[in-house]
Amino acid sequence: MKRISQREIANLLGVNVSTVSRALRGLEGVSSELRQQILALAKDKGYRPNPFAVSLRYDTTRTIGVVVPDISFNHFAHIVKRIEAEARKEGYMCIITDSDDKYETEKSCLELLINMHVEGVIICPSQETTDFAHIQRLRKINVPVVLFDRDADIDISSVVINDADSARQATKTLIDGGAKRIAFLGGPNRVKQTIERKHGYIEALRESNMPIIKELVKCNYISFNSGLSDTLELLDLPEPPDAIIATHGLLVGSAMRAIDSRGLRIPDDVALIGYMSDWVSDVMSPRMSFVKQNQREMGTKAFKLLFDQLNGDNCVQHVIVKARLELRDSTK
Amino acid sequence: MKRISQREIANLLGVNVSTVSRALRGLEGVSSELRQQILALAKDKGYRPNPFAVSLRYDTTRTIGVVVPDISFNHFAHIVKRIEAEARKEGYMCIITDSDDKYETEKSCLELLINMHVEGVIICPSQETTDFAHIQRLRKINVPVVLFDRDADIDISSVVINDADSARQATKTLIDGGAKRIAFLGGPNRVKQTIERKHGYIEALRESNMPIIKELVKCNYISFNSGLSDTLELLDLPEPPDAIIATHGLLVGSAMRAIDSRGLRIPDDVALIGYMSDWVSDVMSPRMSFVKQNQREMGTKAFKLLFDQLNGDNCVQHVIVKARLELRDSTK
DNA sequence: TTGAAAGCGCTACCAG
DNA sequence: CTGGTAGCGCTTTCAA
Repeated sequence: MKRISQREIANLLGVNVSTVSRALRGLEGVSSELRQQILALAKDKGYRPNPFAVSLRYDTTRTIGVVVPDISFNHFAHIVKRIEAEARKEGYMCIITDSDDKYETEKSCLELLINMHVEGVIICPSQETTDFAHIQRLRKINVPVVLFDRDADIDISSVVINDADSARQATKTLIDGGAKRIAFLGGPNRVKQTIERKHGYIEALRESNMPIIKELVKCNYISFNSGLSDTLELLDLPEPPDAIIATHGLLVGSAMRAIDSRGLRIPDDVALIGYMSDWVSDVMSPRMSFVKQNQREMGTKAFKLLFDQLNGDNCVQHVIVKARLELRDSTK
Repeated sequence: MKRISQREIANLLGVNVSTVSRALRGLEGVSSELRQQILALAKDKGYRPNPFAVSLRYDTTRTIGVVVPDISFNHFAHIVKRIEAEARKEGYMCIITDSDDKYETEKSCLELLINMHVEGVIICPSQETTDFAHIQRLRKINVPVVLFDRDADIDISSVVINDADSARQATKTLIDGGAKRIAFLGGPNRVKQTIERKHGYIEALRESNMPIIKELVKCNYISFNSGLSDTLELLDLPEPPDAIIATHGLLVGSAMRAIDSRGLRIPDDVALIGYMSDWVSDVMSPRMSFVKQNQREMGTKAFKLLFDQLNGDNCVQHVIVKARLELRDSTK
């Protein structure tokens, strides 16, 4: 029960491959009688074109690569789901790779994708990545690239949310709720996304003439555990914060857990707001106030930017998807 | 800046392609001097083998397909992440497709994967799927298949958890906590997984000589909304349940939300236990007692089963990954 | 309307 | 140790 090729069909019918090829693709130059025979036989034998032969011929693979820091993280999973759906709609398959948020793994993912001759790459750099040469190299060999979620200062199309402004708004909410000492729980300083969000936080403080207190700013590796210990450190300060903004879902969760473990209450003792998925907020108690990111749109836009490039539009575009505040019960 | 081929290298050096091929693959029969030259030039020009030429030659693609109901669902994302990592370790790339938990989409995903000539498929059928002919057809054309998470009564290798027994244990926990009227919130009855888990639930009731109350069993489409309305219906019964077992993360979340919205308390008014991810339980209040599924192991085993088949081991295996109870604060 | 042949990049086999 | 060549499945061009 092997797959059947055009040549085999041709032999079975005693005609030439090229005739079969024409018939199968609905081109001119085959008598409708013969065409029927060929089509019938092809269907009967379950003929499928061999995409590798086609790729070899045309140097086109109808395949794109996706590199994501952690597919098991809800935020990314939603974006990837969308990218995959949009790509499939246009007849592209996605090769999804997971960099585990590590620079070296990310490089090897790209390596593999290049070897697979993907036609383009959509990537969110790892939180370790500071050198983007491996990504820029793609452009040099004419592979279109789009960055998503985490931008970088390189000349490549990207889709991100309004990081600074959303953080500014979130911080402002805490201020409006009466917070006096607001802590910032973010990712590593090398990540532009962190810098932007911290910018927004500082901007909000400035606008309200509030001091920027260094010891209330924690920028470390993004993980549940580091979020936990950072928050505990904050709570153990002589003058602990009365509000926290956390820039990642994991950090929101760990902050909440830490606050809880100290017997403090949200939002009365410590208010909390952060960047996270809505369905998680839905099951938390209290329900978290959060920055709602439109992952569907990010995914759609990311693919669109790539698709444009695949179709020859080479201008670099930076798309910003507006995030909006969703206020629930963890802020006053 | 195009990719360079072996032929081009050969021409540049004035030697034959076959020599270049041998040198590049480290085979015997090339003077080390010439080999150095070839390797150096290849490196300099950034030579990459064209996988499509290789595939065409060997009829092997080093690619496997994955079909998942919903990648944005945490449980699946974790499994997929593991499958991808294991596959990459063995030099396989994954084409991940998302069926949206729909039968028709699932069929078209498989269609595309077959067209891509993936060497094998790892699939979790959609909750709509009752006819498995499209999956069995893969075996007929010699494409190895492995089912995961949701098994079916077909002769195909699979990895699932101990569905019945874990549900039995979870129900027993509720009984031990003093529950008298335990509701079962599950997926559609056509899904074997649901049947198994319901089996375990009923078994536990029987063992404790408790009646099986029909109106306390809700088996509908798995979604947050249907879980919400089902739970509300349960709570509105003349004799509402004092405990609920929910067989999916979404259902646990929606049950919790419903209980909360009626002003009832967990676990005092209604105890709750379910199948979910640990980090979500960590941020819920109260922290959920749950059936902990080892997604890492499921992913690893799923790939291993496929890998065995890819290497010619054709016997059908059914692997059961043991889930275990993790008791926290939503049960007594 | 149909057939023959070349070529995409690579490997394998047989010559020299 | 190196070169020549056929062929994987398909498309394309040219010839019949």
